[in-house]
Amino acid sequence: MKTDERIALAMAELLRKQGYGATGINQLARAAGAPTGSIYHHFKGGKREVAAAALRQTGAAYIQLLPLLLDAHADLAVAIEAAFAAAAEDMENTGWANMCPVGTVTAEVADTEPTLREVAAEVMGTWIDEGSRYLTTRGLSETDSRSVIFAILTAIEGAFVLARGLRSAEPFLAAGRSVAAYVASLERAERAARAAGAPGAARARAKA
Amino acid sequence: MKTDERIALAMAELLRKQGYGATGINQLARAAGAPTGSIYHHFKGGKREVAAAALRQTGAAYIQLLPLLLDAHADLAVAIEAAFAAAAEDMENTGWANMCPVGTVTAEVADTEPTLREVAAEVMGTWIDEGSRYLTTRGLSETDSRSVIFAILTAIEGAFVLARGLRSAEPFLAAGRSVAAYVASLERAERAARAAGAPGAARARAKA
DNA sequence: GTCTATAACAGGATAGAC
DNA sequence: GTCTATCCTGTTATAGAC
Repeated sequence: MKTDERIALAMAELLRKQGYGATGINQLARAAGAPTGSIYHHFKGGKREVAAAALRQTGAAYIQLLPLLLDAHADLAVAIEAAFAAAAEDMENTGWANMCPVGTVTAEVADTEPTLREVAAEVMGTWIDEGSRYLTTRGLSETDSRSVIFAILTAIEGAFVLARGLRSAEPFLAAGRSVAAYVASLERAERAARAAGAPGAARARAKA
Repeated sequence: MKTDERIALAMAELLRKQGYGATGINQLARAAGAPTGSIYHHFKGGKREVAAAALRQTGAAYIQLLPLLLDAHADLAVAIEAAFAAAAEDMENTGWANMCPVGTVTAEVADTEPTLREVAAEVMGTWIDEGSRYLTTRGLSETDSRSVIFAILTAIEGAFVLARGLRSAEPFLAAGRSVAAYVASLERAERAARAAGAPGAARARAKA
């Protein structure tokens, strides 16, 4: 593996465990098995630029998990609940280390590091775009898909925070149940609209 | 206002905007209108102890908002969706500054500051206890109440992160819709169980 | 209790030999 | 491209006058 890739990867690992402020250049150098100077050789912008690369890299990797996890079940609601349970298990197995550097860093430096905030926004944007595109392939309308991907992302990021603080899987399990129920209610509404009304139109909004 | 209260309050304000690592003692002293030495006079434990006090203080204040906001509507699902919309508006008006130091600090230092993590867990614990107790007064069963308060808290904390990164109210609005739909589906299930089965028992679980 | 000055140290970043 | 030594600025924390 190339040196710059090793550095960015090590940064991602440190970011998700410690956040941006607590991660030092020397610690990063040790973790990446490279001397301090090499970091500045590969990343002229220093710590900030390494962090940006790490966010982009892990952001791209994470969104690929969505179809991978959700394709496992034919019923979308069931698939979502299972995915949250899987995330909970993963997190418990890693000692409640956070699994999403993007969320951690965003919360931490959104008001103090403008460029990192922009990188985070860019990453989140791709999550929303690719995620909602996937959800339409699972039968949701476009507006519902956008709503649901936001529901999933907010629930996951929030579950990370609660689970990390409480050292408990319960936030993930509850959040998964909640989002799954939301999706089930949307599917019910869309089915009802298709059965009752004009074909190809989802005019009746989910109210009950 | 007493000096130590001013210091803790200023710390809470800085924590929610900047996080723990980026907040320095000198900056805190300036913000609180007190010299550096006074901080150590009132908080022997230094920065860490001030942060702990700030988390406890704001944590207690925040959970009081829940009944205040949700009592506004007779329909619980409607109340929840409205509360998320209100939070979105508040956040937009403050320039997307985070509104929850507990979440920010937890994500940031859960693995590096054990005592602060414990304080955060304690605060979240009171949120869950008091929140679920309130929800039972709104007619939810005890197990459903616990599920719903987790759903609300994870959705809110996650929405903070996404909204802060994207500088958009959409995460809050979508998260609110999702949790509201979840609550509506639970209420529907409990009503059906009461109508069909034994009185006072919610044996039928929400499946559809 | 309030404030100032400073100690003791760690941080990010750089220069320049190899 | 790799590594070492070092600069400079910031930090937390303290000592001690008022």
